[in-house]
Amino acid sequence: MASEEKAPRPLGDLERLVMERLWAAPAALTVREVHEQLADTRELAYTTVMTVLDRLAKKKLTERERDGKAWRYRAASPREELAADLMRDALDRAGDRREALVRFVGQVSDEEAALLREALGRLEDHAESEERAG
Amino acid sequence: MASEEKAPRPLGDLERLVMERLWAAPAALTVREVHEQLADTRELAYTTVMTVLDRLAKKKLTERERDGKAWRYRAASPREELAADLMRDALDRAGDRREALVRFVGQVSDEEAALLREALGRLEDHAESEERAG
DNA sequence: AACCATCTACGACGTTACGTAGTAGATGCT
DNA sequence: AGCATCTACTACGTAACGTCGTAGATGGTT
Repeated sequence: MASEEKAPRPLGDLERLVMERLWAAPAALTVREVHEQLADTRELAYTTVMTVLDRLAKKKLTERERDGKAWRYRAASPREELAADLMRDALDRAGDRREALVRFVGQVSDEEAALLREALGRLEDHAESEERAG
Repeated sequence: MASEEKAPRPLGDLERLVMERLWAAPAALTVREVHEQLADTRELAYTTVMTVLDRLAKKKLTERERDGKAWRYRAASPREELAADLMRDALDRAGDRREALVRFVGQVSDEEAALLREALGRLEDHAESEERAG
């Protein structure tokens, strides 16, 4: 682990749009399906969607599996996982982590702060269980 | 507030290098100073450094003030502030914040988790003081 | 005042990512 | 065999960024 510096470029607008469709879908989608879903938002050539999906796959953001002669794409990881990764990267870029975290926490809404406490709480429980078990 | 979607592009490599020098400096630096400081890391034309500094200024990442005929540049905000902003942006892109935070906390090191708790603790104290005062 | 070192302003070029799409050929169904 | 569909590959415009050069402004020195 710890390969360092590998900041995932933030997706382009179209790429994000496509990813959102994939994340929202209950199952892997074909190019055609994504294309159709985007129809009401944006008029794009079928091949445009294909290209984007393909590029996303090359970036490991989507995975694809055969379905007849077509490919079915799905997000490689959940949206929240990507968000968490980006948060990590951002934190790694800070010089003083403590300071960065303090500032981050300072920007967060009350609700988010509560969610953070909750998340940290779970971590604690986890650690305890492992302690007991280990 | 809440202008939404304004993801700050992650800096390019050179841009980051330059910002790091500015963040590390105790005071605003001239183009020449930055150029000299980078000398041991990378051989760049003086104007290259100037261009980068200028672009950073246009992006509001640096501020500049006159010093004789030269400009002195300094980071517009501390490194940790930028990191915190990026964390915020990342979080905003998540669908389910709770989930994103849980995952983020799950990736964080023990030390970082402790720092987070500490930061959240301060927040609490803050809230209490305000409560008493308000 | 003329001169020289230095700085800035601005333009330029190559590369890469991304939005966008066309063409050719593979593939599978009827 | 034929048609509809899908993929693969190529391509082009734009914008960001790395990288620099030239021209002209500026200020200190003689």
